[in-house]
Amino acid sequence: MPTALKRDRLIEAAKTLFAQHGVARTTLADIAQAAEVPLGNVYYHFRTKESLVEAVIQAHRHDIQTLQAQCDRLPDPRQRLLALLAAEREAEPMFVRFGCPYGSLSQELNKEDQLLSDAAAGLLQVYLDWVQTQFRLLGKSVPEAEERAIELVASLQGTFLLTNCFRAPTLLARQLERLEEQICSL
Amino acid sequence: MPTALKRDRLIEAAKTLFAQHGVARTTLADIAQAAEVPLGNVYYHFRTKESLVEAVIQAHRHDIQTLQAQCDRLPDPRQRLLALLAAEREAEPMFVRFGCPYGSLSQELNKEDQLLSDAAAGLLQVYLDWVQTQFRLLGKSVPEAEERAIELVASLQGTFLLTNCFRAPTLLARQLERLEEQICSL
DNA sequence: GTCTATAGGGTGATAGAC
DNA sequence: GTCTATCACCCTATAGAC
Repeated sequence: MPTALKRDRLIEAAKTLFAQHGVARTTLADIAQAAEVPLGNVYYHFRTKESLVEAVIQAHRHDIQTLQAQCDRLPDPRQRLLALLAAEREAEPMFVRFGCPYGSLSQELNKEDQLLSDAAAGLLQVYLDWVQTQFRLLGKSVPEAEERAIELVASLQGTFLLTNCFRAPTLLARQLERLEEQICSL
Repeated sequence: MPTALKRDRLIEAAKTLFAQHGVARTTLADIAQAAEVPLGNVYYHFRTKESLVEAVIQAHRHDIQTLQAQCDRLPDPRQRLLALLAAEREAEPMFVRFGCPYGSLSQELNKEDQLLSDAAAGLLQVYLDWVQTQFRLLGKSVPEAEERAIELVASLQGTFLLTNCFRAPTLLARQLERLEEQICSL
């Protein structure tokens, strides 16, 4: 098997386990086992656990940008925002059981060293910037677009937290509906 | 020194350290040192680390209820909600550096065992219930009060996350202003 | 390049003196 | 009741055979 594939499998396994149990409580042995790679082999691909976390963050960033690129294929910024929310809706079971992976990582890594804090914050920044761009394209001024984007993303992240805490899929559904209505009435 | 005081000091130290570094990364040695109590002595007061976490959650719950009781002394539900937001505003440096302690605990413990998940979720539930009660007193129907409460608390929690991630006190200030305006215009 | 075995350090928890 | 000393375990990381 190509060595690059093993690397990808390790990242994918880490992404899942970090989201499910948090970074601190996930051991390299867990990750190696899930990826069906011997433990010692992990260190051939990643120097430290921290560098694996970085790779996971980058993979998440790629996921976000791929989703945004898909939304960008729609002509209207309003439709793009609705497509983003529709994608969140499809991930409902994940939000109920484990919360938002980006929010979880950001929250946890903000309590560790600066380097990983910044990397994780970059995830939410990418998310936020794209939303802000859509509001700009809808004719909002820069400061108003920024405020609307923060408002929307904060609502989303808080909703994901409550959805997870209370294991409440209907809470998620209702909040998404409300946000969709807000976007339509712009 | 009374033994109950040492117990309280341990809980207080744990509360601070959990909020700053997360539960998983805080060791009992850290807590004992911060509370100026010998390490072995911790186990006289708490059987396990988990039981100490439970005690910390209960202390947080007490804090929330104390704050809500203070707000309840105001006659108007609108003023009470504004007083709650004013209290959040005063804790700005904490939100910037460490985020919301309740949100952090809920997020982290939701990835551990069921017992602590439920206890942490109870924190946000207490917060949410009180907000919902205020909306009821403002004449909203039960389902509408519930929706408004979720909307407000989700916005708050998401705002705390973004404030912490981006180390952005102005983001917090602007979002609190916006939420205050929403409450005033009810 | 790949894997086994293990070192080295730290953590939760306990035993037992005082 | 209080504290010291220490156990037993687990985790990251490395050494070295193949």
